[in-house]
Amino acid sequence: MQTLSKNAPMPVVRRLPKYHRNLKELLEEGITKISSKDLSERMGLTASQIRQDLNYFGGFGQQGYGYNIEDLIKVIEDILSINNKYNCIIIGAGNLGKAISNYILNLDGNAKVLAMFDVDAGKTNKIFNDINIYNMSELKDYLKKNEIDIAILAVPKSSGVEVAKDVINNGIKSIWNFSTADIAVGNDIVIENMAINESFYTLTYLISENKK
Amino acid sequence: MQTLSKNAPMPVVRRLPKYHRNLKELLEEGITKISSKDLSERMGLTASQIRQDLNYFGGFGQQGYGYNIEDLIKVIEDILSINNKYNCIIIGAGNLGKAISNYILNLDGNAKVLAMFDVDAGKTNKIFNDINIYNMSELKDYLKKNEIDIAILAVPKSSGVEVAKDVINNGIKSIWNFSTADIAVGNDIVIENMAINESFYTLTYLISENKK
DNA sequence: TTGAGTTTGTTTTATATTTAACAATATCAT
DNA sequence: ATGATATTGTTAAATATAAAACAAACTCAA
Repeated sequence: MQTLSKNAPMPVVRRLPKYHRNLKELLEEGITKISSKDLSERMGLTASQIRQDLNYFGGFGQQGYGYNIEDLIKVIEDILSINNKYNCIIIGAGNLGKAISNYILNLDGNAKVLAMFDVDAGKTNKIFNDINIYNMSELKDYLKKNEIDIAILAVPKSSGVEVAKDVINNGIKSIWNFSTADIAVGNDIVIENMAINESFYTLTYLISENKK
Repeated sequence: MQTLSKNAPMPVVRRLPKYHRNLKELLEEGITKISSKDLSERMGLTASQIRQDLNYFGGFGQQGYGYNIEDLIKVIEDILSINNKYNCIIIGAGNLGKAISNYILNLDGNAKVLAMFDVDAGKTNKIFNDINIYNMSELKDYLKKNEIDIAILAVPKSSGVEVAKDVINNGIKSIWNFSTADIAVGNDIVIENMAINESFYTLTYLISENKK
């Protein structure tokens, strides 16, 4: 059973977490196997799409039977590298940074926030979720002394680009960007944008379309 | 100059906010016109895509000249209905709810949070950003007495589905969902998901691919 | 053990999206 | 005013994604 990506399209990759979530729920309901047809009805997709999505990574099902849920969960976790350990820092210790810290705490323990940073002296030198909040001036030194996998940006738009440059210059290879800044990165850096702007304006568009 | 949608594809719609943001920045830089070629270089797209995207809604440029930035901004705002007034409530007054409240405050004033709700008595009967935080038990009555356009869900996954049902049953037609719950809605309801899970696991996937 | 019924993996077809090409038309320097 | 240059809107081609179709292979009840 190989799970080597044959260069799967991004739309497929972005569906995998949804499969994962639904399969976990099924397992909790005590169900041990499922066909692409049943899963498709539950998730509002076509069975064909599910089979084809999974087949970008390998053949994990069995004719006449379907997919073993427990196995498939493990396969997907493997593909997405969910079970690796990720050391994170959060830049920005406002409500957004704290909300993200909570989110990661509720994950299954594979990702961990090791430090938070802020420019605001009123927020620094405190502890949140057992995490130290440092001043931004300490960032460079911190990154030298600690191996950090992911820098999470929870800063205002105005400082987004600058902070991104900062962390990249100090060795960060992956950014989860919650700021509304447009951040351009080189080819060796991975960035994932939460795009709250795009989301809100898409909603307002859909609302106006819905009224027609 | 008409801006009636010829049923534009969603990928096009989701690019419009990005055009909008870049055009606003250009205007701030004192630039008044731009060609699809120059804009494409700035945004990392193809000029062809920009021209075709815009042409789903109308012909806003001029041969040999390009696009008038100020006009184009207005057109996009019109398409996305950015300048309509949106009355919002936020369900969940934790860090996430507060972060969203801040985000909306930083918008240009067209969206407004009129109330927040929480189940936690420790959070209710307080004021944040001049907004009252009510107990969830008051939600139904509040929605009866106030015209709310958008319900923003900033609740834990466990209560996401239930809260969504609640607001829909009380007349809400549009939901901006920040919870990690999978929410199924009828055809007359608009929902936009922030999909934080999908985003994080896509990031971990990209990180592992980046290392290959 | 058999065979009707299931369900996969994969191929084929259809649809959606992006890119390229280019005629039509405007600009702008002279 | 003119024409070389720029740039659009739009059509055509290419690519990417999704759906349908189906042979192969398994399950499971009798």
